[in-house]
Amino acid sequence: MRNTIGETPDYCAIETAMEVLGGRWKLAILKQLLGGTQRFSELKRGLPRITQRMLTRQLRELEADGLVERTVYREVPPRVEYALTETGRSLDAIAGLLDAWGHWYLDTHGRPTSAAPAHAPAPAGVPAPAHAAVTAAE
Amino acid sequence: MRNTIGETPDYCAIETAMEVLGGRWKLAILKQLLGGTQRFSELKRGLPRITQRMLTRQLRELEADGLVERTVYREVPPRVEYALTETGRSLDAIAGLLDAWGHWYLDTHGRPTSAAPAHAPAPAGVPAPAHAAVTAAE
DNA sequence: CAGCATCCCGGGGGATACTG
DNA sequence: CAGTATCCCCCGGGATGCTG
Repeated sequence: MRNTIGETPDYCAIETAMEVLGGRWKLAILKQLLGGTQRFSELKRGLPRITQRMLTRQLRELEADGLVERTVYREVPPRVEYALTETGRSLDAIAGLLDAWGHWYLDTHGRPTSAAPAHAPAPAGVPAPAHAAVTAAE
Repeated sequence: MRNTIGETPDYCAIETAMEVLGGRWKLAILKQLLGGTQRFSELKRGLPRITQRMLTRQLRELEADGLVERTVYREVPPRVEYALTETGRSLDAIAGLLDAWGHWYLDTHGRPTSAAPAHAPAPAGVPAPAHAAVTAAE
């Protein structure tokens, strides 16, 4: 299709970037693959908290968006290798920066307050900041 | 807390970054604010496709995560200004890169195929690519 | 080994209407 | 002007189980 409508100039290409890179795992997978071609199980090992299903799905989307290339070796024990395409590799710098930023953020701010990790059940005792502290001014 | 458990080192800080920056609008808003302090309506104008609700919510989350500062001027016509914090400004480079990348991606690949924009209901007639084109190899 | 299939859930995200 | 308040829908994401 590629924008049949003619309008919707997207205003801000960041939205497009987020469409491609959105989701919790895309960039993490990308970063993994920056280390070189890897097969499914290697990726899985590198991202212990992702489920197979999610890994598969995200990989497929990344493939559809032209960021990774999937190569199937039809052997007796099936082997599938994933590699970054040129497009995928073009995210090298960005992934590095985001990773560094994430580290730094964790250091200086701790875990983000807004998005509760859901599966990190909150140690019971942290009373939730209640962001009500409005910065009033005149 | 800062990781009381000792384990769960997050493996990849990118996940953290995505928790903070995830969501369709966060970075777009950030980028808007990189232009300087703006009030609600200005932001809204700069991001025509976002709804008030979303703008409010995302701004609140960004505030909670320490990326933007919200200043309320209690005047007769209420005025609220949003500005980036230091932390928010630290994303300058990343936002720029992502924006540039988004532009480039749109140019070279067109709209991302994976994430259907949901509210662009697919013109009915496009039979879904069926990504079956597996890159086989021996 | 590398995956689909299935079931399930929460919340992200949108539209619209109302308010201080 | 700058929000809340509702309602609603979809899909990201997880768990588990089965197969070529």
